[in-house]
Amino acid sequence: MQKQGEDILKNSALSVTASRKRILEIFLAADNALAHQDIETKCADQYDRVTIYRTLQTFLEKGIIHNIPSTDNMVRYALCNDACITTGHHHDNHVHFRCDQCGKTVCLDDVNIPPVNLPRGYTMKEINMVVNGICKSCK
Amino acid sequence: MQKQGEDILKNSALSVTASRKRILEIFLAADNALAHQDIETKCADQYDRVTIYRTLQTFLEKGIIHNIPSTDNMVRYALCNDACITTGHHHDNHVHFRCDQCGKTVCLDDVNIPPVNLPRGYTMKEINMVVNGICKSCK
DNA sequence: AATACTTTTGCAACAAAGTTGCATTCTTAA
DNA sequence: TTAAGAATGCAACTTTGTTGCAAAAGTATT
Repeated sequence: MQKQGEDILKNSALSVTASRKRILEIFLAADNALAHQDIETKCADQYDRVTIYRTLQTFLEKGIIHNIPSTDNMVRYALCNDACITTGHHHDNHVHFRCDQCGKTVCLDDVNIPPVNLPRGYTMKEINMVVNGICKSCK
Repeated sequence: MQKQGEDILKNSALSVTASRKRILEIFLAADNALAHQDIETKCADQYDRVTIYRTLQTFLEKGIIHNIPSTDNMVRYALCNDACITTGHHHDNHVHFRCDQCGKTVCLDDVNIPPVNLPRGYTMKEINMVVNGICKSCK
């Protein structure tokens, strides 16, 4: 379990550094998506703000995490599931849920995004679905 | 046509001011969703930055515009269609499309968001769907 | 049309978020 | 173990968003 983070980094051909391992641990321990700020409050004393920005950027590029759009100017990040990581090319197909009560954003891995028909001339590369409401914990 | 902006303001019980009319005009003239920044570059010389923030906030609350989530920390806004405005309570049901080439975000008013089944215990209040790809102009 | 009242605006000051360049430190691979 | 390359921390800066308050503009009433 300890080594899970290291494995992820090695699989993505990234050097294994303390900050990267720590940030991965934070994601592995989290049950919800995290904004930059969430990560900062958890380890700003250990690592520089800039390092966190750059690490998240790197993880995104490598497909280790994916980002979840929002209407509140707070992009959140979550670990990609295995399929996601191994294929390298990222293609999220699950719905994201944001609870209006507790504010947590979670990946509903079991809920697939239904197919959509775009008008003629439009080509789809990526699709994102975010649902707001009340989660099962707050209900 | 000139008066369209005024009508919208009056229907929403808002006082008619120059900046509000101007910002509405910008939206009416735009064929795509606008970020705060877009609006600022179009009229920062005439109106204060703070006024633009507050105006967008007011328009959102009154349901004149709706916001479109994004993964780039740039929430965009678009005019609501008539149904939206008249019902007062906002409920967007169309898909948004962001073109990777030209960067424009548009409302696909004719494409409805397909129904989704959430797991037990989750209640849906709002739903957002954003598709990325190549738009018909860039194709 | 003038008034009193309310709302909106602009300014200033600030807080928070994000970026960049560069010197230092850490990783990796030979 | 060491040389080369990559990542980090720091400092300085830019951009984005917020708040309080006085001045200006809008609204409703007479």
